[in-house]
Amino acid sequence: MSQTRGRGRRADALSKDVVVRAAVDLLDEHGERGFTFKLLTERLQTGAGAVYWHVANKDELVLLATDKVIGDALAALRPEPGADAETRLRTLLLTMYDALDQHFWAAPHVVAGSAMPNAMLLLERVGSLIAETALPARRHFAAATALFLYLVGVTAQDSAHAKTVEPGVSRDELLGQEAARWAALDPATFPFVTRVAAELGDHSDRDQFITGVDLFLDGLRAHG
Amino acid sequence: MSQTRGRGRRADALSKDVVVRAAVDLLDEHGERGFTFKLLTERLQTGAGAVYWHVANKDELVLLATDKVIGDALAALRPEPGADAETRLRTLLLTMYDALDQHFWAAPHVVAGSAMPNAMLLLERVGSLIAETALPARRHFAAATALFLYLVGVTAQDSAHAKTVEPGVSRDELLGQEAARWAALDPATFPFVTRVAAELGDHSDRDQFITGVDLFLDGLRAHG
DNA sequence: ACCTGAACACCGTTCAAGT
DNA sequence: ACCTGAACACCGTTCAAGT
Repeated sequence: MSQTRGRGRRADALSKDVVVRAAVDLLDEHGERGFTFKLLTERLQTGAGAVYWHVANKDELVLLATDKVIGDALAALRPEPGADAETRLRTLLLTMYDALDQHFWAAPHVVAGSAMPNAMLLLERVGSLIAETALPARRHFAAATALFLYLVGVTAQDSAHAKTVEPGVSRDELLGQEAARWAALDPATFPFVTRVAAELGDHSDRDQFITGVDLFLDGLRAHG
Repeated sequence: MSQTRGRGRRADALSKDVVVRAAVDLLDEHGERGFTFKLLTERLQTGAGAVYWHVANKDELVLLATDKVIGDALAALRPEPGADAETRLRTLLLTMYDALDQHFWAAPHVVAGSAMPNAMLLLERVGSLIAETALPARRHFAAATALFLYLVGVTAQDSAHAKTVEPGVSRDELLGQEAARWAALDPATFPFVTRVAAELGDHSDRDQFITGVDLFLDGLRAHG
């Protein structure tokens, strides 16, 4: 994998890809806040200047790392022969949900723009599958971007939650505490929230995400 | 408004609310990146320690500022006598969309948790309106949170776009450039994106948001 | 072309001291 | 209780110098 081209170069030559891969790992380990150039140069056994030779700055590096996460998830997707468009759309969205859930720092940076080729490819897939639907063509753009935004928005929200979790406290514990706080609110001003507080306790973000997608797909079908 | 209690105190006494208000203004002016304690203490004519007396740290301050934005938008809402639940739901969501669009730094920080009382109140309103719908009660929780997440997610995405805009370049210009880049992609690998590129050029984020909401509401009705 | 590492400017936070 | 402002630790970025 590591090629030694040139003489004064290090044996395991640095490259944009090596830098980005290290960034993804460190972001996974320390989050966006804890991800520093100090950590990065230590892991890569190099100086700050070396990193800046391969990427413009930290912002670009995080962007590249985000796009890589999406690219890897897309590459891992297995085809589903015989499945209809809606089924494949659900699989695609769930796969991306899991990837963005795992790399919890990434979602807020996902933008469907030419600066992120893999995010672009993701929008393309969503759009193609929407186009296979019975939905009239003039609604394809709005439907595809809405679903794309829903995916990214929900995962970004979930990751905001994940950031709050202190080490030592489990996610379920925290949800339980929050549910208790909801239940303890004044039912006069919070009739709805107090009523559904219990559902928050034993709810799964992932299931909730699918439910939202299904409601959306129902809406599309109703437009048939 | 400004009370002089105590002797050694400044005439225009600091308070949590004054600090948060100044934070909102500075965040509007400089974005989250440009918002520093140096700027804040200059505007408030005080030292860093004074701010830390009223808020725990910068994170809490941004959170308080975010919740204030939501609170102000909720307070500005006018009742719509005679309108049905769906209409009022759309009004509510659009009002919040506009508020989060104006304060472009806020959306990524919105979380429906007890730490953000006004965000909590927003979820309550969404949920109450959903509950007025014909939707069966067991779906209320999922539907309300999905809509809430869609609102926050979309506005967070839009704000990510807004951050990219360099001063001097208008938003329409930038959209046009991006649309051109979409159109220039290889139609073989990007059949969908190249096809809808033109729609990106003359699309409105706000209209697209409503379209998404409507598709969602259609889904709810289909479940009747 | 690619890498090193010291130097710079800046930023969030703390804290001893004041009223 | 509330405020001041200097001091500290840290961080992203630059750059002259090396191969």
